[in-house]
Parts: sequence; structure tokens; C-alpha cells
Amino acid sequence: MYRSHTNGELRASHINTEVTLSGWVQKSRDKGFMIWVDLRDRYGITQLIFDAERTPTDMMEKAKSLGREFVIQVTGTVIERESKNAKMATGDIELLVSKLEILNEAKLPPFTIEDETDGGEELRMKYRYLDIRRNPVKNNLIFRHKVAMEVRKYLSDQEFIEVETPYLIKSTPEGARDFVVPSRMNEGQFYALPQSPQTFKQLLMVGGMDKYFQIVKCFRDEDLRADRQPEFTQIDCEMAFVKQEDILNVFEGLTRHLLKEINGVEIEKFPRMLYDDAMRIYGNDKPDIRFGMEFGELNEITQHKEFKVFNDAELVVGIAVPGGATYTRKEIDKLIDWVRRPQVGALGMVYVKCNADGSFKSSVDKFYDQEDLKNWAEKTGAKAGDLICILSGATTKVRAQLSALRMELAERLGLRDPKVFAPLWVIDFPLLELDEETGHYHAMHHPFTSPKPGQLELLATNPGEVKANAYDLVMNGNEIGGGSIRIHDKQIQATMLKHLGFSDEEAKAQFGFLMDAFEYGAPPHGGLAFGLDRLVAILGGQETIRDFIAFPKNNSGRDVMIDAPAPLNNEQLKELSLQLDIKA
RNA sequence: GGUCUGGUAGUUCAGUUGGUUAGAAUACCUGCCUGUCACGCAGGGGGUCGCGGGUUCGAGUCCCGUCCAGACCGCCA
Repeated sequence: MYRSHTNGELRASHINTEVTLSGWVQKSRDKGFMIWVDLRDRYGITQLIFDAERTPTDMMEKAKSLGREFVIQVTGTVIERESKNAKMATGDIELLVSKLEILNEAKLPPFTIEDETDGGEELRMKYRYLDIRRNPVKNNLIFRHKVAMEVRKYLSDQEFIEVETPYLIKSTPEGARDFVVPSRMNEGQFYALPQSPQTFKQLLMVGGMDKYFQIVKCFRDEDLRADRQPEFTQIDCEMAFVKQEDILNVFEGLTRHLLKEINGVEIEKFPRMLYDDAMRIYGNDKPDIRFGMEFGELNEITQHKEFKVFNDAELVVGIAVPGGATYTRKEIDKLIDWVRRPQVGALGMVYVKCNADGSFKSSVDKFYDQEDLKNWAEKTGAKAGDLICILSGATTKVRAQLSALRMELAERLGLRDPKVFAPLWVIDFPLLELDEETGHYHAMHHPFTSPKPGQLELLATNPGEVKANAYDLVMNGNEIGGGSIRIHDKQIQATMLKHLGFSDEEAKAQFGFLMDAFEYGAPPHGGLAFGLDRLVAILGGQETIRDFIAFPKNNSGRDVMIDAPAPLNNEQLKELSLQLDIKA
């Protein structure tokens, strides 16, 4: 037996009992006459004591030799501390050690195993097993476990069945790039890892599993971000015999359950916003509605003067920055520089200070009078003391730019409180999206999404106008889930693929199995998938998903701990019938 | 593919206009310390300034290239 108790559970009630503990040496404080050792495990810290009067000399020497992160086992008597520590759960007691065994020595760790570590990101990733000993990371992993358990509990209670789908599937050219796995037995052929179990869950619906879910790894070979990993986990869900309303209700229920159980937050009804409105009011399909700063479109009240920039613009739009009227010229210039950075890409910014005395001062006073500026303030909801920031240009670009500015300013103003949760549904997404480079339309969600009833005909004439039965669940400016009602009719699916540029042969080769299945009695169905990593990070009030993943990849998609990816040797390549073509 | 920021002791960082032997904190080692818990005190060891090239009497510092890391844009149906 290595331990009778954990390091987090001993209290005053255990005094005078003999216990055995195991764990890691967090720190030892050697005062010469006495040595205190903090013994750590997953559950907490217990203070051990060795002292010259009660501890044999040889054990004193052994205790002196203990270094950080040594793994030890001790037996002893729980005693009351002479100086208690109210900050520790076990702070009333300590263990007078009678037997000390070093189970494993440890090299000096490359960074300190403490809540506020001195280790940088890269080192922590390289020695992730040490990082996981730290409370912040450990607690995040436990938090993630809790969320996953609540998801399983809730969906299971609603009669959902968790079904596993294959990881070795077929590559498709649409959408994200696939991770590809060569097949040894089928020379020259490749599996692909799934970007999502999309077609399989639809086939489960055809198979009659009318409520399915799966907590499942998905893979996308695209560049990473702080909130994006090449392998990530989805809560993948699908239901048969449902309409959009049913799906929204079920998964709003799940989300409400999580907010209540995990965060103790009760939210009655999630607001719903049309995609078009989200774009118009927030310039963004995943608006953060924890704060206002809503867009005010100013075309009508700006384009009657000689200011060419506004007169030529497709869209003139502004936001009110609370308290911004006090910004200095220098601060505003920095703001203008910020929106002109290539990442944002605005050409310039017009601003209006709404002074406390009710007067206005703008960067375009040459063109507009106080009455004009007052109208702008009204339209953007600016009050005395606010600053109006106005961008103009092509609608799509300007909305994205002003949205970026809105988020940045809200961040700086502390309006993005991680303890506040503001979920909403964004509905009626467009079915198709125009690819500016190729001029072709592609599916905004995926090619199995059904158009709104009666809009199928529009596909031929105005493809960009067609709305889909597609919806996103958005929280605090993040898309935490998205889904759609699917096509379940072979003809409609064929038409859809044709409009996406698939020939009949390509459609058959790629998705023939799905369309064949539709001919054998496919029920109406739809579903939704949550990004678990992101959901957990947001519920946990953090920005980066990496610390909620036990072994994440770095910015370049590398696992720096195991040093993957790595080359294959020649025998392996030969066995797979592969030749490399790498430019020097 | 692109933009920006960074790379100096085990670690986190400072290093001025290019100028003596590159510093601080922390960690580590040694000694002291009768209640520590961010223990304290005294002393000590520790550097390929990412790498390569260039300018210069002289480069951590300036220039060019390159590698690595992070954030973002493109991308992520």
C-alpha cells in the first residue's frame, strides 16, 4: 500500500492517527533544527515535519537530501501544528514522519511547479507532464472532465445514444484540407481523418438511431490559432424527425444545463438573431452581446455634403465608444494606426468627440456642422462623453473592420467580462458563400445543408440570396456550436452538388454512398456540433484552448514534447509505396 | 503564403548613442538559523547574447540572410 490517504484530506479530526502518504516534494524548508516538506499530489498538499528532537539522525539526513519533485512515501502520525496556516485546507495539521522512503529521485525541473510558474509557453509544452502537475493546468483538465460528464449525462437522459464512427475514412476535396493516412494493403491509396463525422451521423439517422451524439476527435489540416488546433474535440449530435425549432430547443437545454451545473448561472431564453441582422448590427456572425456599441449606419445622413470619402462609400458606419471623448489626439491617432494595420486594413477613420457640454468636435468639421454630428450621435447611440468611430468603404470589408475595432475597444474598456455569459442563436445563414478568388460559390456550412423551404429555385438565379436552415450557437463572441437541417432527398442533394460545381461522376464518387442511402427511406433530420475545447475554455473564462487540452500542438502544428511530425525511414516509405518529392 | 513581436544565466527579464570583465530577480549549491509555510541571513557556481555572414579599431546593440516561438491576416465547406 503506497498511501492510506491523499494529501488533500487530512484534518484536525485525524490527529493522533497513523497514516501513509505518497506524492511529490513540492518544496522543503530546512531550518536546521527542523525540516518541513510540502508533499503534493492531485488532491492537495500536506506538510511533513522532521525535527532534531523527534526524528532519528539518519532520517534527518535523508530528509535534508530531498529535492524538488522527488517521489516519496512517508508513514507517520498526524499531529496538530504549533503554527497553523489558515490559507491551506490541511493547515491545521502536519505529519510527524516515522518512515521515509524515496520512491524515485527527480532531476531539477526546468521550470517551477507552481501556480505562477516562471516557465514560458514553449518549455511548458516540451515538459507538459510537469506542467500538468501545476494547479492551473490540472484544474482545467478536471474542469473539462466535468463538462464532458454533464454533456453525457444530459444527452443520455434525453435518450441520445453515443455511437463511435470511424477515424479512417475518405478524403473529400471540399472544405478544409484533410490529414491523410496511406494504406499499406491498398497500394497507392489513402484514408483521410474526418474533419467531422458528418456523413456518418446522417447515415446513423437513416439507420434509425434517431438521437445520436458522440464526443469525438476531428482533424483539419489548416493553420492554427490560439483557439484552433489541428485535432480538436466535438460534441457531435444529430436527430431525426425534427425541425430547426426542435434542435434549437434541445441544445439550448443542454447549454443551459451546463451553464447551471458548471457555472451556477441561470439563463432563461437565448435570444435569436438573424444572420443578416448580426452582420448589420455587429458586423460579425458571432457577435459578443455582453456589451452594446452597436453599429449605426450613417449613409443617409452623411452623403449630402462635399465629403467625397463618404459619398463614394457603399457603407458608412460608426460605433459609440463609451467615455471616449476624453481620448487625446495622440490616443486617437494610435487608434487610427490600429485600424490601418494590415490585419484590419481600414484606410482611415473619422471620429467625433461628443463633449460633455453637448457640443461636437470631429475630424471632418470642414464638411459637417453640429446638426449633422448630432444626427450621427443619435444614430450610433452616442451620449455626451462618448467618441464615435466611423469607417467607410465596401460593405463586407468595413463591417469586418469595424467589428474588429469594436472587439478591441471592448477588450481595452474591460467590457468582455469572462464571468458573464451571453449566449444567442444566430439563424438563417446564407446557404452559399462567394469565393472572391475563384468567383465560385461554395457551401457556407457544408453541402448537406438544406435551403429554406421554397428557396431551392433561387439557386439558379440568385445563389447568394438563398438562406439555409443553418444556425450557430454563439457565446461571448465565439462560435461554440453550429448545425443545420440536412437534405434527406436524393434529388435535392444531387441538385445541390451540381450547383456547387460537382459533375454527376464526381458527386457519385464522393457522396454516392450517402445519396444511395437516401433512396432507402431517409428520415428528415438535422443536428449540431459543439466545439468542446472552445466551449470548455469559455465556460472556464479563458481565451486560449491550449490549457484545456492535455497535450496540445504548438503554433506550427508540432508536438514539441514527442517531436511530431517526423520523417519516415526508407523501409517504412517503401512498405507504403511512397516516394518523397521535397525541394531542397 | 503574409504582417507584427520576440530569442541574453536552469528560468523570467534588463542591457542607454556601438566602447572596460554582460547584469537583476528567481532557481540551484554550501554554511548558519528552535515553528517555517513566497521562511530568513551570509557566501558561491552558472553565459556559443538562437545560428550564419557583413559593416566597424570595436557588435548583445547596426545591416543582410536564416532558424525557432507567439499573436494576427489569408485559410478553417
